[in-house]
Amino acid sequence: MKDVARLAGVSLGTVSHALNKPEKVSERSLAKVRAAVEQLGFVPNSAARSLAAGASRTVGLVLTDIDNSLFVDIARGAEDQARRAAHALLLANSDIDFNRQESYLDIFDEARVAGILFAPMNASLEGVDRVRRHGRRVVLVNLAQGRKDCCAVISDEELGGYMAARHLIELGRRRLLFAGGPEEFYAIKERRNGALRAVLEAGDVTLEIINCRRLKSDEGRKIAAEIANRSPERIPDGILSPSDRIAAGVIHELMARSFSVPDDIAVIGYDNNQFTTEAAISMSTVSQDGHRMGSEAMRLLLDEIENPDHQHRTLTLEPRLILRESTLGPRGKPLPDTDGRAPAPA
Amino acid sequence: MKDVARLAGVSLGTVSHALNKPEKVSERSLAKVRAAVEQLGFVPNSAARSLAAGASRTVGLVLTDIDNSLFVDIARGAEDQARRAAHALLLANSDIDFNRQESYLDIFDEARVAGILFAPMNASLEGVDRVRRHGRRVVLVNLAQGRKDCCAVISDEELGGYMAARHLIELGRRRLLFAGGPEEFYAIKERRNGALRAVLEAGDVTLEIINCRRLKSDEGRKIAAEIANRSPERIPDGILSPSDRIAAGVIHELMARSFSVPDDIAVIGYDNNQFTTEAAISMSTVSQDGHRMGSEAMRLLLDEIENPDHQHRTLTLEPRLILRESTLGPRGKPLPDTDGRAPAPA
DNA sequence: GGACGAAGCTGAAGCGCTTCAAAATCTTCC
DNA sequence: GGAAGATTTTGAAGCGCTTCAGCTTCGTCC
Repeated sequence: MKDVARLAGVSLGTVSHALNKPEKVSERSLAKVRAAVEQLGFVPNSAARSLAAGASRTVGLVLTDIDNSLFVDIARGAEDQARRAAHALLLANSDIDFNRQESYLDIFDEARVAGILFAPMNASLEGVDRVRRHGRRVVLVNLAQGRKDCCAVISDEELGGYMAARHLIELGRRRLLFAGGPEEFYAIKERRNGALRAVLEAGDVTLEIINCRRLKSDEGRKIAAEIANRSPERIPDGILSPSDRIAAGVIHELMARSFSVPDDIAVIGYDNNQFTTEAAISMSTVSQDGHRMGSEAMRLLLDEIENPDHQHRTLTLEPRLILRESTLGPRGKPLPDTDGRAPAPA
Repeated sequence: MKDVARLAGVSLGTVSHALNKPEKVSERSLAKVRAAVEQLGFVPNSAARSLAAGASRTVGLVLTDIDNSLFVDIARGAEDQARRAAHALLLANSDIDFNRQESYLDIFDEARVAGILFAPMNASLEGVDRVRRHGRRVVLVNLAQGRKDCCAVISDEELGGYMAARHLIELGRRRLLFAGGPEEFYAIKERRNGALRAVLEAGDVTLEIINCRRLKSDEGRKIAAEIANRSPERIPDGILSPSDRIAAGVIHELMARSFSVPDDIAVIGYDNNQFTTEAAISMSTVSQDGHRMGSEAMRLLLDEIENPDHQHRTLTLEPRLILRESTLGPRGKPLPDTDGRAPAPA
């Protein structure tokens, strides 16, 4: 930067101003500085910058599970919002590993980022407390555990479960099955509670609950296989799962065993993951709009950064039903792509 | 840090040493410093640290497409390797947007990261030249464009195409179809060339090529639909695609139209994406082992950082056939629970 | 007992930037 | 023409750390 100043024939302070608040610098100096920067290929050192300024323009996002496209959507939403505010977003993937999650929080803490978006798994939030004690700003995404002392963006999991079950009931299904994951996960328990509420409300509907240990499609296949062997009156006519992955396993196994989805059994998943549209039939699901979660979370964080009388708040987003073939049948098929042309042999 | 020094009753320099090279400090001082750090909740400022030291322990990874699980695997591999060397890995997702890709390179450049892993798709490498001119170290992943002036880890795309076609031919298939994406993508062109080589080598096999504009499952469905309407002798008995996504569309549409996969038509994809195991039948594919690519790339980068007489080299990994139901039939069904990743709920 | 080297410790210089008070320059208006 | 005010520019102080030369302390050996 010294070199830039020398080449431009101005002082160091002027270069700094030209770079950061161009409006406070005369046209002439600005032009000279810009030319010098160009000529020298000068790149500001962000370490020095944030050291001197005491603030960085980078926001960190710690994600639990980059395999779940919900988190990817959250990242995208956050990124879009960050870019508008001229902040950069850096991602750290903890891969469902608690220690890594904590260590990334520390890395962002040490980097003195402007703030942290934290999309944790079902874990303790001790890391959050630690970095917040250092004055780091943190917004929770997807899991709030009822905290009121920082901002959060969550999705109404109970309502999502309710909506899914309600949808099946409205389709006339009466023997529902909830193919759930381990109940230690807060979100899963809530979704099940919501489903239960819809069922109780309806009166003449039953809800069977099968818990599986992991959220993998294998587990869905196992459940479907077991169902297929039942006597007809014990076969459910509607299945809901708190995980698209399990739902995909269920659907594919049912189809392999000559059940018709949704005619014999309607199936609905949860999360609107990428592969809901890549499955044999497009899957109905409950969408949490990760993009919106990410962008709202970033908005809250930016407010906390910029607004001195910021108030912490928790934003609860309503999930949305996405209805496709696995409950509606062919009429639920997404509209064909209109921009594609007919393939031609080469 | 000054406070830590005061509380511990030692000098600033000693605190720094205690933190960075504990072996050069006496037990007594070390203990005192540790206690003080603990008591004060001191967190080193990495901006100041990298400013003073002139080097950071962070590596940046710029990814093109976080939706493609290959890149996610690359990130994982890189992370594992980085952690072993006590470096942190920060991700930036450019979402196939050239400007964003460039701007993330600049951000890492400004942050004076120890090095950058760059996994571009098909873009020009001008940003790479720019940051390398500033002395930033860059390792290319997944695309090298024949550059010899920096390290790279790539996969032999031509060989992958060859292997896929060869596999179909060995299964006895004679009328092959290559359902490809836009040929502007280097990787896709190479894969097609490989397939062509296998076909020419075999002699009595034909290869039809259908190009689609985008790498989406819709396109695969369209191709399958068109095929289904053909007269029997024009229907291929083996389909290979440079994208799992397209292959998934093909498989599902064929099944919907009562073709048997693989009996009537065997299908093989490319990339071993996540959903190859979530499809109606598990898909055969060509795997590039993203994890290995990421970890080898990080290894090369670390060597470049630490080893003064580092030699640039390009590592070409051989792809690997993953054979599953879509070409082998039920005997290709994967063993349950073999991939061991435990996803979390959203 | 004294010389010597190793081990540990200290404090100051400096990394590249921002910012602020003060100085320099330009405008305006009577 | 000149004073008051507005706009620019300047240079130095300092952000929190690492590092290095030099200092102190201690153990060893003849």
